[in-house]
Amino acid sequence: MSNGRAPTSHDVARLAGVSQSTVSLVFRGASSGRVGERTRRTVLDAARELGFRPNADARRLRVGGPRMVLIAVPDIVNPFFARVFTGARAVAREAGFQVVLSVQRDLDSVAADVAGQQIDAVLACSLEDGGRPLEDPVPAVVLDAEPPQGQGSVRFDIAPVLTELVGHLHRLGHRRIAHLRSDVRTATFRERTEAVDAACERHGMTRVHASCALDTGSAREAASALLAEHAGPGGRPGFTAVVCDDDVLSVGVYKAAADAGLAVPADLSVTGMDDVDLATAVTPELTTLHLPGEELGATGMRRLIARLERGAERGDGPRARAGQAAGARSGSAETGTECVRLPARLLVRGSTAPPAAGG
Amino acid sequence: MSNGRAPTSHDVARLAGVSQSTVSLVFRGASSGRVGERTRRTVLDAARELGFRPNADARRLRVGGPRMVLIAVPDIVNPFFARVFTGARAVAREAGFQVVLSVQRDLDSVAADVAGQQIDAVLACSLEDGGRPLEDPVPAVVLDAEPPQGQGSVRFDIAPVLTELVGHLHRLGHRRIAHLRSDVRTATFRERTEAVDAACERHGMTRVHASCALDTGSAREAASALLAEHAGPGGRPGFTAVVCDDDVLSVGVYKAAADAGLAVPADLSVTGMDDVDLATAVTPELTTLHLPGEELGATGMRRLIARLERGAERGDGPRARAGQAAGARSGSAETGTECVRLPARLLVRGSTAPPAAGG
DNA sequence: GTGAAAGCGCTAACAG
DNA sequence: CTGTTAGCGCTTTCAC
Repeated sequence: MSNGRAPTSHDVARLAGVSQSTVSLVFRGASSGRVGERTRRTVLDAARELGFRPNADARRLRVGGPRMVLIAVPDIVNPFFARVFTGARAVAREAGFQVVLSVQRDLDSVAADVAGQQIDAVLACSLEDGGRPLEDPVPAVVLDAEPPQGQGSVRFDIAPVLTELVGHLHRLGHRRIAHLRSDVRTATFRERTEAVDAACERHGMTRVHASCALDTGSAREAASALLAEHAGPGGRPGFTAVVCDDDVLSVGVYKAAADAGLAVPADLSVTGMDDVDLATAVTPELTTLHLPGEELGATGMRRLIARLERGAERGDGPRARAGQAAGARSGSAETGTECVRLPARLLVRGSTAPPAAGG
Repeated sequence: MSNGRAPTSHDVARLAGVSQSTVSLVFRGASSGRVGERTRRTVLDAARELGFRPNADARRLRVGGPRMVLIAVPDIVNPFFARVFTGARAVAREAGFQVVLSVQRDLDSVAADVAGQQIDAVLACSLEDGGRPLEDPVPAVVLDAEPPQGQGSVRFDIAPVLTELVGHLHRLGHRRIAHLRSDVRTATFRERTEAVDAACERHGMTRVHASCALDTGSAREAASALLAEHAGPGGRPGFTAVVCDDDVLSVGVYKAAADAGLAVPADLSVTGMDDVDLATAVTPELTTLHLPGEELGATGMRRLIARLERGAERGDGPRARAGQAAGARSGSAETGTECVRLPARLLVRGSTAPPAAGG
């Protein structure tokens, strides 16, 4: 057996009694009309016996491979990010790019994943604040986050719809609300806080708040504490609605409300953000903000690719390699380097109602 | 500017007025004590000006990269598969492997993803039946599916716990149940049907069934149809419990029950499988089978790596490349090629209760 | 139909 | 401290 080294096409050639280039021809599939059937068999048998697999690195060094884009998300188990990834991946593949996934929370870790791989571009979603921009001159687009200098970004236009949400609660008659925030330190969540605060101010609504981790258990505890702390007259809570930074948190609030003997929405209105499966699974179904994750990913990837193509045309893009495989996208005038906002939508469902008369 | 070709270390060397190997030294980080600070700066500046990035393919061809394992799942948005991926990925990285994700439903598509990449091993989860084994001699382990010839597999030991589940319903007093099946054609779901059938038989319970796609909407429709079709005396359904192949389906059944004016669990008991977030988010919380996804992925990956290391020792493993980076795993006697079963667990929660007296 | 030879861009001795 | 040199394994003309 081979002494530890992986078998090469040379080894196969020697065993088959042919030249190395013949082995190459056979494995390239270019054997028809060039290599005899007998020889082909011999080569294949020899290869099988040695467990030969062509070295992809060597092949790519020679011919150039498809271009690769790295997609980074902070947490692939979260269905929201999974959808962002799915949307971005679909666009990338359509355009002939290979996709590599990086599950990391900050830009520095993403940079580490980029190193050592032949990455042509990076799409990074919801990274934590801080972290220097990539030192490599790799084009990047960030999603749902503050764009680093000179890179494009795509995010949700969340302020208007959040204003609309607070207006919806105000119209129902709510005057004192609670805001259950995520303690994740990203730009989106800061924006959400600002927008809720501003809207409350405008409507002259009272607001209390708490922060917790992005899971149901933490939200349940935080909401219970909030309920206990701000107990109003007659055992009723000191607020009549809870605005949550995320659907997952809303589920925790449902639990906390049930623990306290409060009915949703009769005693307490609850709202979420994201519109994941959870939102329609619970009873009553959750009034929430629809944040189109797939579209976020797809839009970001389209801009990234547009920038890549533009760079390639100008001839100064990094590694314009062979095998273009231009996708079937009709050209749009995106430059890929600005900050775009995607519209969000308010979905009114069963979890919001006028506050109880006694509230 | 460069005429389309990506700049190489040679280009940088020429511009900086140094030799190509100096450029290499600088970029390898081995410059300290070997390259003067002045030269270093010059090289870096030249590189920046040209937009130079070292060619990773060439580098890997020379020194060998970390080994790579491909993890395939049918759907990354499904939190269950996302957890499998997460568990497997953690083990792989711990052992110094790079991970590439492939989202594909059948083995043939996975094989296409393997081609052209330097993949050393494949971990494939819940693939659809059929499809030839990989033609490349790549070690593989399949998860939650029928193992192809000579490859290892890890799956849940679902029959006993399903028997326990049916027994639980029987003990509560249920005698006529419905089984809402997934129409996905994989081995697990066939096993689930067999196990439910067998258990019902043993207890002398009547069983009706329907199949639907793995989403809440389809389940809701299917359950409504089932309810209508098997209407019993006095407007009550012809069955008192619904066993679902997946938590997602259970949510659809909750909705259908509500549509029909039936209370869960008073009028209808419901059970799921998987134990995803959904299971505890709904009211009442769902009685379900806990299927440890992360553990499935982790166990599969451990076996795969064990097989790889064993092959490397024997010297006939495919491409035993440099840079071993052996992880901190204590040696276990796994051979990696058998079929293992992971225990599942019955979680009794609020969605199962004795049938209504009139039922 | 098959073989010989020239690199792809980079790293790693070894000289200077 | 820096330059010279010899490949890594594969693809691809170009001869035979």
